Amino acid sequence: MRNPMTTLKSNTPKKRSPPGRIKIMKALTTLLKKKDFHSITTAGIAAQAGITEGLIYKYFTDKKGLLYEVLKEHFESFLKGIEQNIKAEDSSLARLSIIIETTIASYAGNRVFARILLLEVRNSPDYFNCAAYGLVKIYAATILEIILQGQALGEINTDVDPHVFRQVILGAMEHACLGEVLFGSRMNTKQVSEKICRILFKGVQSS
Amino acid sequence: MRNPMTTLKSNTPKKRSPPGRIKIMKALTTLLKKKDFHSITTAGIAAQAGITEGLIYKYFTDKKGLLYEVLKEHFESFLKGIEQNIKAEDSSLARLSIIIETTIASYAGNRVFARILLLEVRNSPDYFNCAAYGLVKIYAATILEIILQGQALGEINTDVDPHVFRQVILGAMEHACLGEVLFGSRMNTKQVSEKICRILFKGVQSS
Amino acid sequence: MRNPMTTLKSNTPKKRSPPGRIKIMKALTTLLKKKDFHSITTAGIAAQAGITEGLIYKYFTDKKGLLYEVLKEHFESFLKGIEQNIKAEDSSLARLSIIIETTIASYAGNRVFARILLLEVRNSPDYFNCAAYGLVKIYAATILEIILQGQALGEINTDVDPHVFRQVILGAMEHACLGEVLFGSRMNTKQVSEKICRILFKGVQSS
Amino acid sequence: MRNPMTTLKSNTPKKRSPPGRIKIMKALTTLLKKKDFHSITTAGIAAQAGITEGLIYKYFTDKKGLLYEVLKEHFESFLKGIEQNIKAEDSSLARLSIIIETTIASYAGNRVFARILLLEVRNSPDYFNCAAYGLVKIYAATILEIILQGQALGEINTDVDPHVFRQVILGAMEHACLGEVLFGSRMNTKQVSEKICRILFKGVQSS
DNA sequence: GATGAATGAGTTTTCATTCAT
DNA sequence: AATGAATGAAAACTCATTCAT
Repeated sequence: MRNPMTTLKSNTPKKRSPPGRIKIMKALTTLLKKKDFHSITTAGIAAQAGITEGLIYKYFTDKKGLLYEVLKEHFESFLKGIEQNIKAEDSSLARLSIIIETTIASYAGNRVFARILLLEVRNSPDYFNCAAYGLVKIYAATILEIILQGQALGEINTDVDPHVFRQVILGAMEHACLGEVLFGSRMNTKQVSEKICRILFKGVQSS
Repeated sequence: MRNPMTTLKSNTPKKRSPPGRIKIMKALTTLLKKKDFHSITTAGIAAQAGITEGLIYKYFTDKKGLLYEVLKEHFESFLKGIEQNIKAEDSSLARLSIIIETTIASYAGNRVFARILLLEVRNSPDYFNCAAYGLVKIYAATILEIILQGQALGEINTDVDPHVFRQVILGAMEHACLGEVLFGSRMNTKQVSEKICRILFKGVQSS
Repeated sequence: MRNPMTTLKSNTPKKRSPPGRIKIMKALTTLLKKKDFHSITTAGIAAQAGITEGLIYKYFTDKKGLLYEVLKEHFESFLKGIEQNIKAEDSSLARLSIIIETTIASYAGNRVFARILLLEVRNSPDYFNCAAYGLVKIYAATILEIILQGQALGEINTDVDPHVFRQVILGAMEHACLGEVLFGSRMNTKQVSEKICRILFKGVQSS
Repeated sequence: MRNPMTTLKSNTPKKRSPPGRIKIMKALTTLLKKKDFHSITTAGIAAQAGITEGLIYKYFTDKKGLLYEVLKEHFESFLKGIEQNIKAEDSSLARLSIIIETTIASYAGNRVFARILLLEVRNSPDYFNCAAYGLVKIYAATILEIILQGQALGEINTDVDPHVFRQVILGAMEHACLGEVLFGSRMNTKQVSEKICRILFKGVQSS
């Protein structure tokens, strides 16, 4: 069984970006810290970036295309972080723990990233065709992979539906972070992650 | 311990709405089945309702205000359904099962409602001040209440953090329904609910 | 030479107004203390009056018609005040003094009246056909009358153009009151009136 | 004692305006000759200017903002005219005569300008914060300055209140022009100015 | 690599006014 | 004498996007 994330490297050709392009992406990132995407205007982006509106369309197909590009960049470094962390572990539950903790920490440490992913992009149908969503699929596939491994190795109960389990994991993490994104409330990411794992792994029912 | 939902009744004095108002709300509900809120125009609403655009602003402060009002109505009947269903049960886990199943069935059977709640409104800050969100809070409070009761009665392990558990429940449900909302895929709600409960109650770790 | 204001009485049939009508006029008066006419809506008037928008059109042809009616009422009592005051005086300059003082005091003591007259109505061509403007003409005619009398009696220099003199008087008074209307600043009406008369009667040039 | 109008020059750096901006301002000026500001629509302005409505909002914050800008331009050239004319004179009464005559001639020769100033803008509170009103204040300050100089030099009686005198001047001029603005009646500006000066300088009282 | 000028379609919103009851 | 429901026409403003230079 191969880790879906090993495909990653080939996806990242990395030509040096022209300065204007970088400024624009940074500007959107900055603005997303304060406002939601919809109330950010191209004029606003241009002003923040110190360039003209026209230039945005030199580097990006679209306002949304720009968003996806920003998201992709964030997601790439996010995935890289996860990839490195789970290499060390060998039990599948330990790997899931790592993924959960890393994900929550990423969301918490990068509110823009979380906001885009959890609130902004899901509305638009074309998001699901963009490069960033491709990375999300890799991420999700990785989780499923680990679950299946866990069941194969007898670490995870086989009467658990792996897809539903994945959904529970994803949902739990997202919801845990929603408060941060929406209200700016702070949480102890390590603690919350552990509490989630406690519930998911051992269940809540007293024996 | 009182059920937070008992406050509900007093909130609903319901003066007879004028016909135009009703038409407008129905029109929006209808339109939301086809398009997302943002691409629905007041002109479209008026046309669908068979009234004039101006009338919308007689009865609602805003296009958004209208949305919140529609949402509130949906949520009210949704809450009422839950309230009745959980009355019959006495164990707290059984109650949670009921809530999970009813919620998922509601989301699935009422994609409009789900789409609004999961995707549309969270973006706007003023949603969190609207009446509909008030009901969401009641709903969330009810879940927390049940969890605490479960711990008090020894049905739920006391080393489980009740707030995190609630988040896991909410997240799991939402994520389970996201596929339906986003891609229109169908699921067996009863089965999915049971699988979720299986995971949350007993955990995934093989003993 | 007749005083043009003696025509006044016949203009005022004074049927007892129905309560709704009175409420509406009071409401507009109240609102004019805070906002300018243009930003006052019929909805706002109805709300303030505690009646429904429809009723306004039972008693007044128009939103503007209502304004003119309010103005007329104010103007009638204003004219009555002047009429009484000037009776006592016999020199024409004394009469002009009285008119100036009374007018300024009226403006100052009734900002709504001043606001309507100096700012609101002049914009609309149909104002010059309304009953209130008829009263304004009476008022202006009275001033001219007095000036002519003054010249006939040798009290006012005959090389003074009576029409221009009237304009100077009207303009001086209006401008003196504009500050009050626009900025809400207070002034000593008696003193200002005297200063104006001092200038108009004796001139500014040092001899 | 410095002339307040000398500040003027530094206020006018005048970067070359883009053609669209110029067209828009010209268009409004043209339209104001026929209609009052309130019944001029942005659509009308755009049509007249041969540009699109949107462009108006690129260059001006607002429809009102545009009006104030137009007003400012008119006022600037008006002030410049006065400035030059009064340089030649040395007696303060002569200077006031010049100002009165130039002002009345300006109003009469430029009904748009007069209409805006005397009728349109005074209603809106934000006018008093705009650049155009700043120029009005300079103009008013200039008049006061001259009066004070006149008193210092013994040309104007010191028992005349300078502020009230200024108000009388301003009011007299405005009222004299009101007829033109409101009814389109023509007057002999030179003659009227002289008559006003006659009254203000020598008084009306026969000696 | 970047600018500046301009577009144009669309959208919400505002309000005076009417009329049946 | 008054209400409540509804109208309709216009009007201001927004913004992503294009393109010549």
